[in-house]
Amino acid sequence: MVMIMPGDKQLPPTGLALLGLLSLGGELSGYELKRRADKTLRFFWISPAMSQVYTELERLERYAFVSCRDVHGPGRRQTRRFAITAAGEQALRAWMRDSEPEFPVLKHSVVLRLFLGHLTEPERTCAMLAEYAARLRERIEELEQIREALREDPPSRYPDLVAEWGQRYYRMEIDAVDDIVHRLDPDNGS
Amino acid sequence: MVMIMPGDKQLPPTGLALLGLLSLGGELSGYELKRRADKTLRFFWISPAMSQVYTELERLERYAFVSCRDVHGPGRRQTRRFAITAAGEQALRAWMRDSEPEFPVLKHSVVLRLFLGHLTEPERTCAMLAEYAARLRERIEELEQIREALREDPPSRYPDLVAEWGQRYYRMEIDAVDDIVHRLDPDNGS
DNA sequence: TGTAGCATGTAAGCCGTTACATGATTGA
DNA sequence: TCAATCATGTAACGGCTTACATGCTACA
Repeated sequence: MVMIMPGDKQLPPTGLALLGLLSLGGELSGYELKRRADKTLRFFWISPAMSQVYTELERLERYAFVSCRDVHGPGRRQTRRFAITAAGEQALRAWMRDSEPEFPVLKHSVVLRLFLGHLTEPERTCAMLAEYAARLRERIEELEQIREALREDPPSRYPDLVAEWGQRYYRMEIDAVDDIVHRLDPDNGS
Repeated sequence: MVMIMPGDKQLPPTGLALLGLLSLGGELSGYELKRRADKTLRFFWISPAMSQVYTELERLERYAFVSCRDVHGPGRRQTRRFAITAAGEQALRAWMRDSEPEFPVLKHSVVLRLFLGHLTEPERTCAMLAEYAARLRERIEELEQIREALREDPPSRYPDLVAEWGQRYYRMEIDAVDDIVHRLDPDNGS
């Protein structure tokens, strides 16, 4: 592991992730960065709380990985806009190059509850799974809209690959849920 | 949301998850509970650190959701063994019945890095993905062994359903990775 | 004899959340 | 004029981790 940060301190992964969002280009306010996170990070990482976005931006600025510029809006309103610096991009590249990704971590409360299925009636478990499937379909549609927006304004090919991966994942989840509901159905000999 | 805990405090989800592991039966030491978590929770939740297992057990005991018994081993060694109580099982059932699962959260650093693919050469991204696929295959095998062990000692049908879901998920990940590697390959017209 | 596994904890600290506080701008 | 959205933070706290500390037991 190469020393990326001053004082041998690593950035927390979410800090790196937010810096990565800035590496897509643009000069964003904290608020806008949060919006971008909601459209991207949310699907494969976490979308940090507003307050943490500001905290991470502060840290990134301390490290000179982002630069900050006060921009005056129409009225007397003033926003701070952040952009990645050369040092920031270098740190990102170094992180990509010199460290290995850890195996993905899932916090899947639906599966947790299925795992504890012996504590409820199968009908309740099936209802929960059906409800989950409905939300999965919403997510697929959400990603579809994001992909369409991406087609008009393509920052790079990778976000679309990620969105497609997400849709594939959600479809697989629906299939898995259908399978299990079918097998838990008392009408079907198991 | 129904009040499950004394003083209107909810158990943290990992506490509930550990209680759930105890609801599968048996009188386990903290150490054994951790081992059980490594074989189950790890795949769809988190496998908490040893120290946290003890912390949660302490809390669970305060709530009288588990009972604790000192057991003397062969020598002068003594272990504390925990079992779920009736109140604990009731609390678990109430939680299952009265609360809804949140949508799963993924912390997928491989996808995060793919998302930031514009910062590296496609070859490096492909190498990372190939490495990930190799680890996925290991996981599938791991789950296979767990399923075989389950066949001999079936506590309920649900753990096997979960393990199968996990394998399906990992297989889908391999397919997604293969697809993307294929498309990033410069030899293939994209 | 020494190492790996069994077994139980404490302490410090970070990541990230919720709750709170404040105020400007836009549009119905 | 009122609500929604834009915009920026602070404070308190909880969950979970790592590092540390300790000691027993089996086995090679």
